[in-house]
Amino acid sequence: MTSRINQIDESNIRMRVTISDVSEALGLTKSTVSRALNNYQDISDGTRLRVQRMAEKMGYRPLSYAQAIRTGRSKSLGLVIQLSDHDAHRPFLAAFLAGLSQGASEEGWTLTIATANSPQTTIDTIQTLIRDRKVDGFILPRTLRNDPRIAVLREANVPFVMFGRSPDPTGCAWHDILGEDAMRDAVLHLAKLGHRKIGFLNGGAQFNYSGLRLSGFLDGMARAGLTPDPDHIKIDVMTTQTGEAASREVLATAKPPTAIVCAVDMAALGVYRTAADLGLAMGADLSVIGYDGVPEGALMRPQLTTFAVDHTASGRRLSNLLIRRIGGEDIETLRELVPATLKVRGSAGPPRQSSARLAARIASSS
Amino acid sequence: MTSRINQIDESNIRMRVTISDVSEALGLTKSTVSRALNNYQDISDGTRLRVQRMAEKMGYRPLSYAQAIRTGRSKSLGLVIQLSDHDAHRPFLAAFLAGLSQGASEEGWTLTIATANSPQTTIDTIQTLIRDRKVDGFILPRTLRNDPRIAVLREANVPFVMFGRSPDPTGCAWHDILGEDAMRDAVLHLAKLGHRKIGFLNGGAQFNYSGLRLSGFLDGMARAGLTPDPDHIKIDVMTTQTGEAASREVLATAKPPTAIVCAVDMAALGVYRTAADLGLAMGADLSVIGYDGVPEGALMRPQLTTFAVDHTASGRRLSNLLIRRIGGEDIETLRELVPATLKVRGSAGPPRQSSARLAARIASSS
DNA sequence: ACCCTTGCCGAAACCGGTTTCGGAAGTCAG
DNA sequence: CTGACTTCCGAAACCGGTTTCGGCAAGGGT
Repeated sequence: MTSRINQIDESNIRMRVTISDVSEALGLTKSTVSRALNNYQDISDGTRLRVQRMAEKMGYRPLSYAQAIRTGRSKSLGLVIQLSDHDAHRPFLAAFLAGLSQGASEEGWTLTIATANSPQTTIDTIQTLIRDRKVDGFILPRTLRNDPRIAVLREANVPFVMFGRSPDPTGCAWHDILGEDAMRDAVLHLAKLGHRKIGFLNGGAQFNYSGLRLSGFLDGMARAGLTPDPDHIKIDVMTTQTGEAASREVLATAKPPTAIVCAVDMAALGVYRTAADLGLAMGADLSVIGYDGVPEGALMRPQLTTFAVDHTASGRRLSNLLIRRIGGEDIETLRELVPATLKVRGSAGPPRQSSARLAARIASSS
Repeated sequence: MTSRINQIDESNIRMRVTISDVSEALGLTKSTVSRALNNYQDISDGTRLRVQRMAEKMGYRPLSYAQAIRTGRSKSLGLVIQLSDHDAHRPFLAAFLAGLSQGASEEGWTLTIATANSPQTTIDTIQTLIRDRKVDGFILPRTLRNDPRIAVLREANVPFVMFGRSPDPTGCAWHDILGEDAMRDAVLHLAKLGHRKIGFLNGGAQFNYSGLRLSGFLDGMARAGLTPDPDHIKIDVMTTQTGEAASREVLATAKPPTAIVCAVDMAALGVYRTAADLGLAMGADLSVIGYDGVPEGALMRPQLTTFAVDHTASGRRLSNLLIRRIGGEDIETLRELVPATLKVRGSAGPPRQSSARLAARIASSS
């Protein structure tokens, strides 16, 4: 007996419960059910409630692609990852995806990702996704100062949200970290420790954040009453290798900095290498403060003082913002900036010696 | 003039070309067009060609969600990333996604990803994706010896393909790297260099690959005429930290190994740390061979000798296999194993001294 | 010449939703 | 009591494809 019932149940379970099933169970038409579930105004509260309860009870879940055929919305968020700057994404990609995915699935949305290996293929991929209506909107990571993706999406009138900001905010929703404040506070932190000469390893000039972080650094220097030395400021330093090279250059100057602020952690890890090569003790002979909060930083000795970014939280926020943007929410309400959180660890301490004596040590060690 | 034409073109471009447009242009019905494009047998070759040409010319692209409503297939591949073993995925995630994405988009498919933070939520996520028909099949990375995902997907009769293998191959398609061969060859490589005592840091016992790699290691030892020492074999070593700890233990034995084979590169990076701490020169006092080919390995001094895996290539293959699997292809034709490629670098060299003398050095340094 | 295939395509139903339109009740003012 | 106006729901079209079914015409066998 149970076996037969189970079999019947089986076939019932396999058969998806459709909107027609719900409407029949209620003695209503499916159009009424549809409108009730979508909160149309011309459905009485009583009916709406009855429908919603029954739908819940029967476990009805509309098929997003069946909805899409009429609405044009597939309830899917698009992310195109560009891998040309190869390692750049890697440290936080997993955490970022986790946040995006969580934010999307919490609302019953899904995350569609694609990869590209150049700006042009990124654009092509975006356009393919739009043409085939695979996604309803895009998350744009690593926004550039002049970002071709924005132009394309504006033109196509497709919603998007940036992880970053844009000089021209027209039509742009965003979520971003206050990297400029972090850089400023890094400088102030170091100045308080007694540093007078502070270097700065910045990211690539094409990225929008680099300008912000530089101005944050300069702001901090000004507030601390220090004069930045152009020879102590480098750009395009986003990897361990370039971080090593850039810090070596900066330290080879006549009056080397006793501390270095890095716009990204990976560069800071390169500073560790230079320090090791030159026989300098991190956090004493040379201080460094990073930004990002990559896990490797906590594995260094001493551990890297850095401004940590919660990429998972940011990802979740971005999904949320994009869904609201797609829903037509006013764009001014869809911009938010959050601070990074300083992790005071061992790589930033009071200077053990002056710039001049440091220079002498460096000269003798090479 | 041009402006008006452009405007007209504009509105035409905005309106998607549907199957009806194609059929009207040809004087056929849309059912004929549909069957022609889907290579039905009851369409003459002439008509089929005519239709295909016209569809191409008009730039017709069927909407996957419109097809899905009837076929139940959304042309989307699912990947659920489990982030509990936090860092494990990170090194190759980007490359892996790139491959999956390329393989999918080459066939006009799309990649839907979700994340989970425990085995249970992984299962839940998979079931949600199935229930809502968001994906047509799954890629299963990091297969376990006894994997609950496989049970769920078998039960639900949903296609899947594994990056890895399974003890019970029923219903399983896969693509995998011959890690066992790599471990064997690592041992033989080291034996040829003159090593007599070789340690092995293996991955987690729950992973299916660990058993294979251990047997590969043992096989290599046997072929080299060496006897493995149980005290030189550790499991659950998949991070830099645990690699450091495990190698320290192994080297603290009375007759320490002069070389260590690691099932994953991250563990090998930990061996570097231990060596640095003990004052041992990598590639001379102590040799190590890794597996994976993480970029960090090339940044070490000396560079890490390792068996590199092309995760992008594997990702592409997996997408390809899964699409064919969903298409109903016979499962036996959907299993493939490829070798890892040995990158001979500096971390594996002839032993500078015997195990006994190494032991003495280690004892004196601590 | 007739019947029976076979090849090929059209007509229409169908998938699971959404949206437009219209009309049946109920409400209210005059 | 009538007419206008709401409120609320049903009927049916619609979205863009796929699939079933049936029929017409050509071809082949007797």
